[in-house]
Amino acid sequence: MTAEEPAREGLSREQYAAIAAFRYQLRRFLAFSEAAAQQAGLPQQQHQAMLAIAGHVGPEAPTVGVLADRLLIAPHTAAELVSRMVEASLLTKKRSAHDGRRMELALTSRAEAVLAELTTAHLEELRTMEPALVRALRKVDRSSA
Amino acid sequence: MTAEEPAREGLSREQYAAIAAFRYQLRRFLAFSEAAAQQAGLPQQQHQAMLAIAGHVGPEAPTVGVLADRLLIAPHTAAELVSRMVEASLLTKKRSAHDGRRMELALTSRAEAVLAELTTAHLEELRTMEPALVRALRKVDRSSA
DNA sequence: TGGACTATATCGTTCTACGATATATATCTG
DNA sequence: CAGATATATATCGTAGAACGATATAGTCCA
Repeated sequence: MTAEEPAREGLSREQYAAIAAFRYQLRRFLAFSEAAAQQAGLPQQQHQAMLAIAGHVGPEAPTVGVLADRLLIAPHTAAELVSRMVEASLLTKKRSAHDGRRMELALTSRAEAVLAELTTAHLEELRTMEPALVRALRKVDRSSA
Repeated sequence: MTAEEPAREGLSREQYAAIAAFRYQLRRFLAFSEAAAQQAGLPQQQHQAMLAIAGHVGPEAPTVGVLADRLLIAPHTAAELVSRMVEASLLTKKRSAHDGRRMELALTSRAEAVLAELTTAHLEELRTMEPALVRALRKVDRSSA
């Protein structure tokens, strides 16, 4: 088997290229987002936390555990993240009246202002990248049909 | 301004929810990918490097710099990544005959086997998540129209 | 051929997620 | 309603990987 043959257990070079291209598009979006957050003076994960809280739906206020669920991180990691954000005056933490274990989270007005700017930029960027992203994704599907 | 009002500088709660949902879908895919790589005994970034190399198009063999471009990392970070992967017998590094500065990269057969398995699983997963992902993305666009 | 540029490499640092563990509160069960 | 169990959050030490600063080797062109 020479190095140039595409006979990798039934997968074609096109399939690898398609998935690689999709991941590249994803990285480009994530890199844009990372850079935007940095420019606003935020680690990316803090931006995501703000977004998850602002985008939280339901009657109950979001808690540390909810944040962990939405960010797909361990609860104790979310606790640390929240702790850093309270320190940075981006979040307030209030013990729940109904369940003394829970800490209810809310954005400070400073955080809301920063998030609004970041979100505007993201909406713009997503509108721009959407076609390339969807096209790359569709190509992956077609290549594996 | 009470805490529950959605008057965040012109952005609606729906817009935040739409973007947050899209990012959640992205994270779910990335978490799947991370877990799959871990199960195969690879850090995620090594999987991405393998994919970028296998999916590389063009007549020239991929190099450390090409890898940095595709992974959106600094060249010296790519050099470190490659170094770890050569150590782990996933890559071979060969000085280019045409340009003595360049190091040409190739997957070992072990790497090709692992990548084929991972890619099969990813194609399957992407086929499953594609609708939710595209739907979330479209919803973002609609919300900002 | 000398100087500017490109490609890769090394070292020390930093950031953040994690595992292990701890504490407080809630809920369930008899 | 006491004790056992489960849930929610928090703390601490550790580790992986990316970065900045810097270094070295090779290429190219005036």
